[in-house]
Amino acid sequence: MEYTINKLAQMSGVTTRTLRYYDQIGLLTPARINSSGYRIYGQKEVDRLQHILFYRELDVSLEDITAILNKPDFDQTAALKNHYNKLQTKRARLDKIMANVEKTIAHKERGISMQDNEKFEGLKEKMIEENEQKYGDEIRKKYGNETVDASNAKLMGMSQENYVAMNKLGAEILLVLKEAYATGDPSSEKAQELAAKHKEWLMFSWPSYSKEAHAGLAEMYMADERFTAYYDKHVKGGAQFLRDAILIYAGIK
Amino acid sequence: MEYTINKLAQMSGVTTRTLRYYDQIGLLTPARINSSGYRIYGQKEVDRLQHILFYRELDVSLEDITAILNKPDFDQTAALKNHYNKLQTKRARLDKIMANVEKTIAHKERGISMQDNEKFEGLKEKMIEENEQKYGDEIRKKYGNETVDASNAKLMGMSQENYVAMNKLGAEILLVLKEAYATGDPSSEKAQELAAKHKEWLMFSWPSYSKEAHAGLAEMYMADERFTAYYDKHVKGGAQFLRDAILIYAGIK
DNA sequence: CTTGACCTTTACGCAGCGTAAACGTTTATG
DNA sequence: CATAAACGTTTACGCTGCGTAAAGGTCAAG
Repeated sequence: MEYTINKLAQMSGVTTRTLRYYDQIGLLTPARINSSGYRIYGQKEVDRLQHILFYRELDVSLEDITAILNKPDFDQTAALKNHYNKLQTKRARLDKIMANVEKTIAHKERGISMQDNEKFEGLKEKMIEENEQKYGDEIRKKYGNETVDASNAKLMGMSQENYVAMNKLGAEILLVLKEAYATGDPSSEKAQELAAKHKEWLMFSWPSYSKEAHAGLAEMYMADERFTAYYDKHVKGGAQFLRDAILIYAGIK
Repeated sequence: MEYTINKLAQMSGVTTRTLRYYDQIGLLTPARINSSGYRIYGQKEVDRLQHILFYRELDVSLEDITAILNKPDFDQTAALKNHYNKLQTKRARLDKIMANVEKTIAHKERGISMQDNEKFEGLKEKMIEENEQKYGDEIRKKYGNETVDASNAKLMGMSQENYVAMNKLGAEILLVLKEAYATGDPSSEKAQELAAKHKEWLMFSWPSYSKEAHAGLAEMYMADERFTAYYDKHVKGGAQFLRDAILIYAGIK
């Protein structure tokens, strides 16, 4: 049995363009070309096309199909396994993306004032990203994944008012830090007010409060020069003073 | 703060080509162009790029991103939901594909001699396909879906030895048919040997044997000119003779 | 003044075809 | 038997989202 390009196309459900393309890339060449230049396909080509379409269904690239069909069976199996791994990766990525889209939708649906929202979103996202990038590993090690994820979720779900309030409190802390530092005593009233405010600030993003976690964070402040730089920039020796105040506030040491 | 294209690229982790492309398609145009023709980006552009990359992470097309970023928030939510649906479809497709790849691997792993295997595979697949296409409906009507599916499964799982044996037996049947036909008697010893061999042949692909099914198939042979053509090609009147022999063998009539 | 780092535009390439356009061949019909 | 319709051919641009030259202008440093 011999088939012209249209017949084969109809039989197999592909377009003639596809067949010509497969010819062009050498994936499926006709059995012969007749005197008018027509492509003539035979049974062998029909069979090969079946295989091509089979692999194509599996999302294998035409290049890989070409390679596969020219190799013995065990190589085909290996190729399929390889391909399966790729598919797994792809699906894992898809899953992650979908989870993110879900989160974003949920987050957008909760009312957040439209106006100026774009910037706000950007800020929050950037904040979480930066947090995650800089301290993610350390914090995760120390407090576990759930704590961190919950923290991020809380941040993402935060209303704009809260966000503004949080930033305001952050600025306030710096002011109080200055005053408290002037007393020179981490157990002074001002210093304890400082620690209390810091706790409040923390609770904007932390899912729950515990003295241990608070104290742990305070220790981290000192171990991490990025933190010390931040506080010391405003008040020389501020980071250490803040830590001491928190440790006392938390009842540790 | 103003950024040249390279600065922005480094900040955001994309290439300058990407930024130029985004400019080209109008997704992210620079704040201004300086006297030397350089692209200069400002804070607004940085923010917008953040958003672009965010959506890009979610696998949204650049065209859609352009549209989304020019619309108010509730439209963005709708767009995201729409996008989510697309992702779901994509994942469902992926799952199906993966299941198929798995099946194919499992199927290939069951020992099938490497050599000449491609043809073998092709044959089996084609056989089932053809069977299904030609007789699927009729057989399904007559014996139910389970019988047919089981038959196909048995065929697909068949070892090459069995397949070869089956073909050999098929050829043998034609020979015996000739001899038996010469006796002129469907109840003759040779004719009953013929029917017995046909039963054996049948059992290669049928999940279980029953006299009724066998007799039914024999009747179908006569009703279907494709069958009669096949047997008559080798022995004139062979199809009818085979049917009669089977009917007697099966104890019908 | 030159070197090198940085900027520009233009344009081809990738996968897998869809979709003309412009033209030759075969088959059906008036 | 002429002509139209159906079928065949090649060539080539288009789609996405950039990567990767190529060919050239601009700017700060040595």
